[in-house]
Amino acid sequence: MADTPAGRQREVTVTDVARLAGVGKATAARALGEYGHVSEEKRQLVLDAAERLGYRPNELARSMNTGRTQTLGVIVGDIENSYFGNATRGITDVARHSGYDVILLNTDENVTVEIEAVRVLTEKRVDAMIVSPASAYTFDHLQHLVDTNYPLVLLDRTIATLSAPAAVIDIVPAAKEATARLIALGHRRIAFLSALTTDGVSFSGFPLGVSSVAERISGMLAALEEADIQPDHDLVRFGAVDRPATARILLELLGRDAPPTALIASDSTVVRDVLAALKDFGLRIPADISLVSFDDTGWEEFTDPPLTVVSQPVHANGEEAARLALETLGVNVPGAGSSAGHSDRLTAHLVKRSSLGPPAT
Amino acid sequence: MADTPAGRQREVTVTDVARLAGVGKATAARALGEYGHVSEEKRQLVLDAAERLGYRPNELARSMNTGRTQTLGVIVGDIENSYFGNATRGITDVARHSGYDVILLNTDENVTVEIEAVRVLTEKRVDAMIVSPASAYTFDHLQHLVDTNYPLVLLDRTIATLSAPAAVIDIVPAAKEATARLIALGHRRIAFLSALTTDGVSFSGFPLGVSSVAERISGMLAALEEADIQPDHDLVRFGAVDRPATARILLELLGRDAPPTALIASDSTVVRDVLAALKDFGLRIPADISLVSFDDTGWEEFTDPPLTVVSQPVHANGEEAARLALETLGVNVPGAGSSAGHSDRLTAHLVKRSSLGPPAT
DNA sequence: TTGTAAGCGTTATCAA
DNA sequence: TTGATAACGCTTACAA
Repeated sequence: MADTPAGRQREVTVTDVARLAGVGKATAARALGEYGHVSEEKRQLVLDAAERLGYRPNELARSMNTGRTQTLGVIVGDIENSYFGNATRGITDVARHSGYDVILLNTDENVTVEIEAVRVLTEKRVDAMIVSPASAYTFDHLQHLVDTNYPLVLLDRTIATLSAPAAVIDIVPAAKEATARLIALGHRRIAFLSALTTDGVSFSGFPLGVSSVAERISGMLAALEEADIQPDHDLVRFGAVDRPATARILLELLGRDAPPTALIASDSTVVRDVLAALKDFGLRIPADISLVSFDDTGWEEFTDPPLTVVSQPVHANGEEAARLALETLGVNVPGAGSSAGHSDRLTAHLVKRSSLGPPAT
Repeated sequence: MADTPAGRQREVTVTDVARLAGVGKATAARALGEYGHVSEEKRQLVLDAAERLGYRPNELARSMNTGRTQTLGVIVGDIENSYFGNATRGITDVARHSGYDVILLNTDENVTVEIEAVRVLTEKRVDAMIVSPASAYTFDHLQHLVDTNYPLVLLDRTIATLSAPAAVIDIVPAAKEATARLIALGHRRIAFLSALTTDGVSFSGFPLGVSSVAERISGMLAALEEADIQPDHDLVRFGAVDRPATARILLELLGRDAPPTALIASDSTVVRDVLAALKDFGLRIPADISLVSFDDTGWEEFTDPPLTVVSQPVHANGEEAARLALETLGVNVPGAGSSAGHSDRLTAHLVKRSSLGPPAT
């Protein structure tokens, strides 16, 4: 008895089933694959035989013929990050509902890794890719997908010059509102911290490497401008990748002649590092400094103090990404165009809690 | 020019490359697939041709022949849950390092969904499955995998009567220590809350449907016993699946004649719901009630008050799961057996913060 | 409706 | 070292 690599028994094939059922191979295949016409009589014969043999269709072989793998490739920065965790769940939910599975790849926001990831998924012949691009500058690999008509959907971020559908949340208004509140409280020097390790491209010129971060800053600037406050570009900082780095940045920022009186953290990971640093410094929120964050992981409500955040419908955005991908594939997606449908773009909103106060005097 | 379903251009195949390179198909295949022997001269010819045509190997076809998909199937409860997010990241890291990809499926701890997930992965012919079993009672589908020699690794939970390798963290000692501390502080009535929706099987008899939860309880009981405290089985509660449910359970618990003076939350999701409920009830931690939780998501340090938790090396456990799976496949895993190797089982440890205090009088 | 045979793009076999 | 040619397990013609 032949064995597969792992020592498993030879797989039961359509041929085996056909033989046992006493019908032709094609008939068995039709019955098992549920296509074409098969008389009810023979169908039962085949199904019974399949049952008895424990037949399991080989999707690989099926895919070779149909040209479709029923698989979506998803490339995110880091699945440990709650943003991507939630978005991915949204994707898998919608995908699974339509009979699609998901192959997941992390890039750690490294474009080189992303390029490799795209290659792998291409070779695995996923039907479509959903990627959260690490850079808006280096994207030949994505452009190539578009050029070759390979279904691609961007997640969380857009690339201006790349014509691919994107599932993005409109975050500018909420970012602006958050900043406006700070301004209303009397803040004039508001710092922005992101984990981005930019290629040195400052935010003033736009566009920034990651649109979702650019939008956060854009919202902030809009509020500043509306209040006739000259933005201090030096208060926008990147590289808050971990605790030490964030502490270093904050130390430098707070040591300035005119230190910021309020902080905006670009995401939930950054805000945690900020909380750690402020704690170390012995600074109280919001008495000594105000703090706003993006994303709502479910914990911000219980921190000391509860954090005011710009909350995004992340899960829904993941669903939207999957929907966009499946629609490109011509798959009829259940909930599409309906309630949670496209027409109205998803928007973020400000959740007011207790981390905002007037600037320390 | 023929088109694939999505309207993409016909794929470039080995045959195309061979023709352009002016060599036989087999030779081209050998050069491209990097197997067998090919003269350096022809190899270059082939590679150049491939480059010019933009050839991309079809892993599906490759898999059909080799019988290996270079893909791991991962079945978890919910990727949004930080535990599974971290574990999955550990898995993907190790897998990718060895050239393997990961197909991810969520079950929401529903066995029926899990059964279906296993079926799907079987048909996709993943080389191995890593599953976090939803139940230790219903596992015919897993038993079947074992019976047919299909590589299977359990994640986070074991099933006593199923002989499959498992990547689990030893959590009993830390759970016991946490409870012992509560006891030392004077607590006698300690409640345990889990999100499990048990099949009605109480914890007293053992084993419980999910071993990782059973171990938490087991550790707690051990401490109780060591202190000669008669455990009150009614203080162990399941079904804390969301905020309202958790609030309901707590309300009932706290309304007892002899209410618990300390709470142990089974995981990070439960503890958040507990925090919400206690906040609603106006109860202060630890003045009014003590609270311990399992898992450390990175937020417990910043809650009000900072939470004492039993922290687990989740990411490392995910890595271990992948390692076990790959080793079963005969893949040489880089970091195996070394520092992070098997010999010493991963263990949880207690992180002391400020949510424990003497019982309210 | 059924069966035969060809094809999907690789790898594996076996002479040459 | 090469190159035909046969698998791999399925779907898709094309006949019967």
